[in-house]
Amino acid sequence: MHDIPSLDARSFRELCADHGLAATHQRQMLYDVMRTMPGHPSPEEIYARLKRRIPAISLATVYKNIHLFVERGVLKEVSMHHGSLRVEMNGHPHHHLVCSQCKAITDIEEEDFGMLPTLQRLPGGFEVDRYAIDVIGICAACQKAKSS
Amino acid sequence: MHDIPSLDARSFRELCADHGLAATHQRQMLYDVMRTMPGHPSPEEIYARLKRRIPAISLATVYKNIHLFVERGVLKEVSMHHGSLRVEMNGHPHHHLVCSQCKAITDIEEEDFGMLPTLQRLPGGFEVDRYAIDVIGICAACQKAKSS
DNA sequence: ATAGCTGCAAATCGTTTGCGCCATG
DNA sequence: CATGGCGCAAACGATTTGCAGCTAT
Repeated sequence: MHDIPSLDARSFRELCADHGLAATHQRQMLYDVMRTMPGHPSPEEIYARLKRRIPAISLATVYKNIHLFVERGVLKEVSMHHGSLRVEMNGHPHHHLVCSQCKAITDIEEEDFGMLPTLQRLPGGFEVDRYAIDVIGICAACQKAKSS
Repeated sequence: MHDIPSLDARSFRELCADHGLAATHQRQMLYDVMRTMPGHPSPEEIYARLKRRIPAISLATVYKNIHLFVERGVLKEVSMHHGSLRVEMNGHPHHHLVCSQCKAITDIEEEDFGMLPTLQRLPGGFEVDRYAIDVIGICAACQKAKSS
């Protein structure tokens, strides 16, 4: 129930220990597959690749472990906006405050930023339309809830 | 098949005309409900509220019209990250380039920004953890595809 | 030993689609 | 009166859950 080293098994074992996770074969392979896939693959894409190493693996295991890794701080989500469709009517330039606990979104006017980002170098041929800034943190309500 | 003014019917009619849309009762009520709901409600939440005004309305109509409004530029989506779950391992501080056409995500290192945003005022009690900047535009590949 | 993990299949959630009828331009 | 919009129900894709057996600590 082990072989295909390819990633330092010792350090993976430590990583799991540090985060209170059992160092299972499927977790190591999942981690390794994610480490070596370029870009930001979807769970399905990760699953497809992983299946080549562990044919019996289940998609549910992939989801469960990705979430576990996120909860334990091994990975982070690319975006806080992954649930359902949200739109806005607010016409003037603004950005968002996002609560990482309850996912609530609040608008912040662009004037409330003292400074706006400016990109120096960017990958050839990308034509910038606009910037969207998410200020991520914990909202007042969730802090209150936590300290109870 | 009309009454409950509550929003200036005349200006809604113009809005629709400007965007090449038929000014239907359900569209006006949808628009009005979205205008008057605080925050960034989900389609389901909008539907629930709308149902109080038009009991026979269907959720499919809500979705169809929200998409139509977005396509025609009446509304915009809060985030480009609405598909499936994406995570990252990239440990050092970075942000994202997002193609609004093909939705591809590319990392940009934080050093590639000449200037980072700084928030002056923020709603009481929000504890900031980090900033996530999305640079939205059209990637090289999609531009090439467009000009073909 | 035992708490935690796995694979499977079924369930669920958010969203989309096909279609016959109806309202708007 | 012709198009486009509506409501309905079925279809779908992504994700979650319950459970019985297996595994890491």
